[in-house]
Amino acid sequence: MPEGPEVETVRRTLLPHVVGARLGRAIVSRKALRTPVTARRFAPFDGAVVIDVKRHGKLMWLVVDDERGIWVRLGMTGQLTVVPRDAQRKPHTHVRLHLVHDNNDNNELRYVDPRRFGEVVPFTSRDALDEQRAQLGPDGLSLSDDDRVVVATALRKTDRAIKEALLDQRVIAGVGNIYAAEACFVARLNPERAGSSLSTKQALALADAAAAVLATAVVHNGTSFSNYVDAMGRQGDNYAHVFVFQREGKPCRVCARPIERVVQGARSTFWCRRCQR
DNA sequence: CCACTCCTGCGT
DNA sequence: ACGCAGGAGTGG
Repeated sequence: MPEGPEVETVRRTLLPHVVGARLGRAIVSRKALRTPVTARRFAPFDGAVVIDVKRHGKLMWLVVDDERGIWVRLGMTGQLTVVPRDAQRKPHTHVRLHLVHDNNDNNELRYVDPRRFGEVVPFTSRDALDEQRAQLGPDGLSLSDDDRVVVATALRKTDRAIKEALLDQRVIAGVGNIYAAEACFVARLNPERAGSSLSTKQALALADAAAAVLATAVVHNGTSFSNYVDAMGRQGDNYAHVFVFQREGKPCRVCARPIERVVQGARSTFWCRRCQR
């Protein structure tokens, strides 16, 4: 489900409920996530206080101290929500973590993931987290002036189609299938163009377009078309604002020509033949 | 590079 | 029954 904006929305909505909370017992009902998880691995966190929630691309982590925390990747269908402890469990609830606040000990953090492409990973060394982050390029939701040049340079260095290059988390972290297509539209570039065919100016424009579509999506609390929800279980409304994603046959919002669908790397890309060159 | 894999659910 | 799905890794 979730790309950078959805993960960021989960992070923000999670923050007030977990920062300052003490973690209690972990209950793991299904260990076969992308990385197998056991209740035993949560043992070092029993009684620990969460001090922050951070994010880089689609990777999010609860911070306990300089060395320890719990990272979460939502995969395609992961949901991380805070619910009353006595709330009915949805199907595919794999991990539950008790949250003990000074004045409210009735909530728990739940990880739900039907397809189990995601993971919840307790870590006890900063190196383990840094190793994960080392696989990621600059975070698309916090691109500095230097970062946008780094992204543009990476785009120009590959012969792959620009839309596929945008999906590569080493190029820019947090862009997924929705926003890769949206970024190509905003930059007015044909998604099948080779990265190496872009001028420096076009590559920078594409990096900026990616940053812009991600930022706009955060304003709308993410894109929900099937099962993405924030930490409170609420859907996002960015789906109403997309230019091309899943709009095959519908009129381009700029020129009214029907949006087309092509398959790139076994994934759908939506685009406007007139607006994008 | 590409095809294929993990897994479940939904719409046609 | 089949194709498709917002992610990401592997092996050829």
